[in-house]
Amino acid sequence: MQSAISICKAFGDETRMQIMLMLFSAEELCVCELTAALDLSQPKISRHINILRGAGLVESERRGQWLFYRIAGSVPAWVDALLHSEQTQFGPALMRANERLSGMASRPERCC
Amino acid sequence: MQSAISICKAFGDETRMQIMLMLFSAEELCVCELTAALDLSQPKISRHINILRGAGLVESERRGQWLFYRIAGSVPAWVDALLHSEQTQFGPALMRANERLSGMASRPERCC
DNA sequence: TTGATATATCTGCATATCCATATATACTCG
DNA sequence: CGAGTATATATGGATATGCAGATATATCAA
Repeated sequence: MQSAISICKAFGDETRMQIMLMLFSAEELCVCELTAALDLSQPKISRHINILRGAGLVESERRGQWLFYRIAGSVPAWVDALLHSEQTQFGPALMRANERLSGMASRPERCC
Repeated sequence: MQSAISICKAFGDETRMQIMLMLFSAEELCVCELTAALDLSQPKISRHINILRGAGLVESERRGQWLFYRIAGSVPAWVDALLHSEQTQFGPALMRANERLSGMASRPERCC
């Protein structure tokens, strides 16, 4: 169900907002990367990701051992506007998250 | 608090979404009009309106006996886009609501 | 097996809803 | 004017449901 109401429910949580913003800036991330970047437990990330997927906001692709998540191809235009707008609001938090991500040990390799 | 997260929480409920859409199309409405239009109890409308006001989405003005509510002057651009987009999704429901509103007995007069 | 991810269960907290009532404004009649 | 009444809106208490968090466990790929 990709209704605006379920999309809003999905965005109405700080953890999920941060996950979406991370995916928005990083194109794609796996669960372990989000776990490191946001400093949250793996089940927590997994469950919130599942809620985001249920709302039709993210899609996944398995590559080997990892499941990579990215923002779904067809989200309403206002979702894009929301993410763009929040990127500045969450600036400091996102910067810290990206630092943690950079310092992450044994980060999965991406093919090129 | 007018954070995106609390705005999204406010939109994550069907009743509140409908209230916002009614205000979006009608400019301003009082509680009794919303009660009639959406066929919901007065306390229910009142409580949801209060949540919308807490999120900074609506503002009120008393004129005589009535409290008129309208969408706040300064909402993020994506909120406007969301409302515009949902107006079509909720088309049938909104049409029914407007019919009930038209048939409402002793609707408050508006000065002109 | 090991590493990555998902799910199940439980607990606690937030929130929705209902009923009754409180408050605030307007109206009427003496 | 003032008392009583009606209408509009808000709020308090009680209850039920939903959802987030934590821990433990299951699944799945290498």
